[in-house]
Amino acid sequence: MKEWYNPHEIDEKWQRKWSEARIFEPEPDDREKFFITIPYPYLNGNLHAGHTRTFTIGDVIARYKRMVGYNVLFPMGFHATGTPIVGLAEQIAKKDPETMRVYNQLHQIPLEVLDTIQTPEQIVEFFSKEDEAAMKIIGFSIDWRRKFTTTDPHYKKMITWQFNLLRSKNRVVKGAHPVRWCPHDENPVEDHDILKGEDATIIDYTLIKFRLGGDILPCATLRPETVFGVTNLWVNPKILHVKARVNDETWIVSKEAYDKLKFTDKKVEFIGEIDGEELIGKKVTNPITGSLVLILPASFVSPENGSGIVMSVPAHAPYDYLALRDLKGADLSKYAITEDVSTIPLISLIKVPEYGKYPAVDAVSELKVKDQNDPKAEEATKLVYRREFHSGVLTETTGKYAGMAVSKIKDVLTHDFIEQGIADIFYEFSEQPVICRCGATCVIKMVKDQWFLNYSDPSWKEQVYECLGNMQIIPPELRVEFGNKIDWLKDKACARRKGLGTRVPWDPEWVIESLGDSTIYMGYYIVAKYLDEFEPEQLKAEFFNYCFLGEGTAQTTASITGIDESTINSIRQDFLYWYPVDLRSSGKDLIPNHLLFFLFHHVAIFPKIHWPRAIAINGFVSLEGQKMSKSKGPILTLKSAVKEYGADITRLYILSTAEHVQDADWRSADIESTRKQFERFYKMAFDCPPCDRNAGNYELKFIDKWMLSKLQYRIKETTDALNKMEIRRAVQNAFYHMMNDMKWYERRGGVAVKADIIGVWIRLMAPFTPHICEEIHERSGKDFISLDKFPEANISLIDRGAELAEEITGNTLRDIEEIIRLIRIKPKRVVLYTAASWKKKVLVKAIMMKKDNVLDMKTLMNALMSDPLMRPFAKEVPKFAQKIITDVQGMEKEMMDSLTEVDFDETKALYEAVDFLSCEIGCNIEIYSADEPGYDPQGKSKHAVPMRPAIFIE
RNA sequence: GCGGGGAUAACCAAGCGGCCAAAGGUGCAGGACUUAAGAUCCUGUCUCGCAGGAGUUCGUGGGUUCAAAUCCCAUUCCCCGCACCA
Repeated sequence: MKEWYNPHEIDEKWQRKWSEARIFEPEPDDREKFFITIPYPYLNGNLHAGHTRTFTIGDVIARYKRMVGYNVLFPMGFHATGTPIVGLAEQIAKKDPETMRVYNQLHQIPLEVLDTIQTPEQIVEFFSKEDEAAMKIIGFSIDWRRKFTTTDPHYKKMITWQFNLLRSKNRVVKGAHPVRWCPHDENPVEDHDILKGEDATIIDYTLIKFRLGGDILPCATLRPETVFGVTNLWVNPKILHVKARVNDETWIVSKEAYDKLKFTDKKVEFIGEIDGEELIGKKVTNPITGSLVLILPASFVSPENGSGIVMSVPAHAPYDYLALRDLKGADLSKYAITEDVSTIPLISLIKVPEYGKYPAVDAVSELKVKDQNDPKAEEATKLVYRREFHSGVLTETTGKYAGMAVSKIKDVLTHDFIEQGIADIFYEFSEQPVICRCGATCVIKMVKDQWFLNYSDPSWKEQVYECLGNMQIIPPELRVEFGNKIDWLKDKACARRKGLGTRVPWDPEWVIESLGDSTIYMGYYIVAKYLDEFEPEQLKAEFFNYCFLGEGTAQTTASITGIDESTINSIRQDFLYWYPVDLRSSGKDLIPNHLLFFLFHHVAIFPKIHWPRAIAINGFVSLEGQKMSKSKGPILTLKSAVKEYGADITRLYILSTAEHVQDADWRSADIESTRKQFERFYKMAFDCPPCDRNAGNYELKFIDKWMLSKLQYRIKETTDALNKMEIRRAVQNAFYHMMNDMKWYERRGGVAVKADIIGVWIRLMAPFTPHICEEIHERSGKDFISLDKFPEANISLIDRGAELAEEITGNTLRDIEEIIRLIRIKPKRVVLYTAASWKKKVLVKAIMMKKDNVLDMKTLMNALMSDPLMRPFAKEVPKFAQKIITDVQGMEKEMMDSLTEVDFDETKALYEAVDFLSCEIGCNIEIYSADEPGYDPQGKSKHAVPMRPAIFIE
């Protein structure tokens, strides 16, 4: 160990030693195992501060578990499947200026190196090396024998097996799904392809098929239940409509709607045009209720929205009510309408507490909406919708659906209506228009014959809920979020046309989508160690069936695959030992996708004993308050951080700045101060080599006992925090609080137990900053600290008397200083008076009563005054007792215990600290008990209370 | 809109019924050390106070309680996700 801290030298030395000694390459043994995984990084760039946080948290847990006696497996792989790497290769190959800038400046890759990575394969190769190197220089305790990349042929064999298996379990089905589509490019558009309308989502309307003779007038609605309250339809007389053949029906819709229909999975054929005017006055049949309703004119009907034909539900839709009211007295004779439309009766179908029978009417009068063109009409609509959705219940008007909550009805009705052939689904953007980069307006297209994972299957979800119920979620607040997301998850397309990956085994034109192929790979880490013992082709289904699921026997598997039977046996044994995953630790962005799929696939494939046990989540990292961006900057790479500060400081800092899901902010001013603190730690250890003597063997002062006692608390807190994965709290205790304790100890002149403390302290710190701890530990001549035992709190070293002594010393010092500051004199003489012994009795009595829950003034006084020894102080007792009662009411339990259970002599404690105090204050200090005050010219001694001596200064 | 998280002193960030004027850090100010700078150490940092005290604070407005930063209700604002993309 050198006098000055040189992180790089130390880092490199210990990383080399760990690697040479292969201490992080575990094999099954008789210890309990702990299998921790972190989602492998995607290989389209260098690891950055965000990875640094997530991965370091994982490494701390791995190291901690190892030190408390587990056999820890912490493996790592690389993710390469999907489209981004292919896209990146194209950009680099054509030297796209923006890409070159980002990768050269932000990812810090020299231009000449960029020249050598122009194909996806080269990129994968390059970044997997870079990432591995980065994880090594920061000292992660990873078993590198098990690394792999998701494009490896062996890995693909596992994916093939997985998907065949899922298909055989009916978890992969064929279907169609709507995508944002550019008609010009004839391609689906992704977020970054969109010029305008990025926030638009795809909304599914229910299309209700009203009948007009042999034709169909479809009305799009988000509230299919309102079909029970339809009084008429609305058509805008000014817009052009189209009659078209849709599958085997004839539909009439707006021209715009017709254009959209052409992109759906329906067969659409143009028949002719129809003016809106022509439709008005006709009567259509409500397909659900069978009633005949009139088509009326309305200006608010937009051809852009839905089908361009609107069903009118005036009882619940303000627009409909207003439009109907606006027609009052209007001359509709040109549409051959003779009846008085204002007498059309409203039909109520939802009961909601906030409103009467006709919520739309109430809302319109509440907001004083003038007519259908009044902007407040929109507001009224939203209000009614929100209230009805949340607290509305269907009435008898809806027949068998009566009594159901509005919020639950949509899917039920849509499903029922479609089954009856009277409804359909129509997709629409939530915002319009959506414009592609090429300038064309996007539409929604149904992609047909797509392969789906049917995550929406209730029986599948049921199993996932069960799995979640038995898992630990860290932090626990997020459990509800997981539940919500499981509920929300729909079927997911799992095959793509483009990108790297494994082909769909039964339909090789498709590539398995990259989130689906990274769901159960944790099991593959176990196989990955054996890769040089067989060829990819040998990894037949039987291999995985046996090794992962225990189906068949090693012998048959060996004969089918041609792999050595002993190898197969080892893999199966390894699997049984290591699986399941004990902890998966990840950033919060992966909750609604990867982590969810991780659970779904596990429950689908593995028996319950191999379902995951815990998931931990952490937040993001920003830089100086700015959000990091891989593609725009700012970005801080792991490599550059370690280069600047060394592994340990980088680790300590990234861990200490935020807890759990909180986002961390990387600030250079703060990490600089971490560096200083850390150098202080190094120096402290350098000046006083660690040792492990038995602390009880020699005479200890209060301050030594205090330090030992404090250490036990720090150990306890650190351990507790680590068990809950509250890493920040763990670091606070293991490092910062320990540092402050040590500073106080040194200031108080403590030396006796310093070396012992450091010996323990470095073990407490080893999971966080392993390199420096190894370096310090080396002086004790023992083996790796990484394999040493994590400290355990020794209850017998907790010394409440010593703590009280330090507390009174600290309090007294602070009080003296405050008085000096206030009266602004240079003290020549300070006299302390500890509280009279009768006061201590009052306090103890009060605490006892508090513990028995009988503390009040009257009972306390009775008890006190029955004691003859109290009599002499009868005059002072009541006032003091009053004060003590308030103090005791707010006292924490530990303090009460200490004060009543510990035989503590204040005067003795102060005597032991007297040199320290007089040195701090700069004058002589005398100590008396208020029982025999000695020198007390101002009668201060009577102010003394327990734990708070009276002070006289002159 | 839906769902999740959040709002604490100059800043970051703990606390989540009594120990709270509120941990820790940063910044700032003063002091010690030093020829000086740096580093280090100490002290202070809501307001008032020439004896260790008092007063007003934890987004905003109500409420529960002997007691609220902490619990309940309402409200405002901020961040994230809402998919076929890793």
